[in-house]
Amino acid sequence: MSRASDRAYSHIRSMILSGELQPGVQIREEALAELCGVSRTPVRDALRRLEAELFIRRNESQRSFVADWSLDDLEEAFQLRAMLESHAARRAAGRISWDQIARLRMHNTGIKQAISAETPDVPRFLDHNRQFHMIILEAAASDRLTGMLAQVIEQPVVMRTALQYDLENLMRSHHEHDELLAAFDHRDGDWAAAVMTGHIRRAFHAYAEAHKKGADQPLNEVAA
Amino acid sequence: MSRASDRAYSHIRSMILSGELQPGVQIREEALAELCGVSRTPVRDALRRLEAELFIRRNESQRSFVADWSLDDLEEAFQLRAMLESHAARRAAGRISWDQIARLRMHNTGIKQAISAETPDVPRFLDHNRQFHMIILEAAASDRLTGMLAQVIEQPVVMRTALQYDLENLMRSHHEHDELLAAFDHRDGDWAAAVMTGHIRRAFHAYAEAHKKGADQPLNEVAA
DNA sequence: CGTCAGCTTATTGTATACAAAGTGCATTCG
DNA sequence: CGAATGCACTTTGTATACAATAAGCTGACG
Repeated sequence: MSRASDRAYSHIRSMILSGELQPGVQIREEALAELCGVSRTPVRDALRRLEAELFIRRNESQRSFVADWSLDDLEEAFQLRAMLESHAARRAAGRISWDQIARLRMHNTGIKQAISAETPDVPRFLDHNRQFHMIILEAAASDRLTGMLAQVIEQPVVMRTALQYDLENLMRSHHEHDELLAAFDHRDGDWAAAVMTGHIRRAFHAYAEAHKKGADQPLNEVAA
Repeated sequence: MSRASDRAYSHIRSMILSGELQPGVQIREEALAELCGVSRTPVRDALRRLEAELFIRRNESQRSFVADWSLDDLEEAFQLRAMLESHAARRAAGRISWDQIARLRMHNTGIKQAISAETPDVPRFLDHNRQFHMIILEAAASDRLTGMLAQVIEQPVVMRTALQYDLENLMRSHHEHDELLAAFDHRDGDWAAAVMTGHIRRAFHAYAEAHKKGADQPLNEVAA
């Protein structure tokens, strides 16, 4: 991560995720180069990567814009994610090691602690949650699958979904993870896939609900 | 397609697809630059794109290699393709226009003619087949889906699958397309998705069968 | 007034030179 | 003789200058 193009990549990416670069705004290579303290060359490199990951869109004359996702886009992304991630769970069930199961259990315990406090520790929840899903992906052992999921998971608004969970949803999420663990214990791919499908779909509806409530405000505000 | 990086992209891509660049061999930017008659800058651009599309892989020290797909990789790719393309068929069923259906019908007629001749016209079959699937993707109207499918469809060996079909398989493929058309006519997403799943899975088994027979020869030879 | 042509400016694309990092070989030391 | 280390060479990364192209603006003409 010390190469200039890597620094540019994470810098730009975090600017998009934080909302510092608003959806729809045009991006100029030179401006970013100055912001990142590098030349245009590594910035171009970073932009190509971000474009492949759908963080950035380019119009017909090659100008770049921060991707702007409609609610329809998001629903489609969640559908794909449910499909891909349940597939990952099925694969994982047949390959996961006891060590990986132990790590899953550990992170789900972390999640429980994070939401058991008087005021839920959402960042901690998010971190454990991310690790949990990552381990499943690791157990699924498919680079292609990993890459595709990155495209539908790491979108700005999607990443903030958990922030909009109320406590009940956080609890449900925790219990669904428990059920996934049970499915893995039994090496039952169908079960794991089914639980995962429901897990993702509930996440979408939780998001859509929160979105409806705060529809008049910009998403960033809602998320924060 | 007149920009140097675009020319480099299609040049390198076709060299990989044709087998001119064998799977596993290392790729040097400067060598490609000379081959394409451009400087390293657009070649680097092209390589990043090809890497995102999984035609090229890079090791930990940033050197590039033509992607080498194991049979396991291929089975995984077919699984993903079945999943994604049946999803596309379901979406398409709810959105497809009569004009698109007419075009589908036309291409399937073309397929019939291609395989009805004394010796099947495989290239023609392939072309109509590609167009057929493309129209469905177009009707599904999801950029994300289109991009993901490109990752699993356009792999060198996968593209050659049809070449290994015997006449019976070509016929079956034609009839499955007919069934898809019927599903679209009735705007029945579940039906379309189910047919598509079978369509792709049969393609995989046809491939695996052919692969088993000629397992001692390099894949390119078998395909040709 | 509107619109269209031509120019000016903003932005991206390409080439090239140089810097940095990795690889492999040869030499040396245990 | 084997392993480790340093050096030469190969390959990729970055900066910068310049070229090409698209966007916006201004002014003239209908």
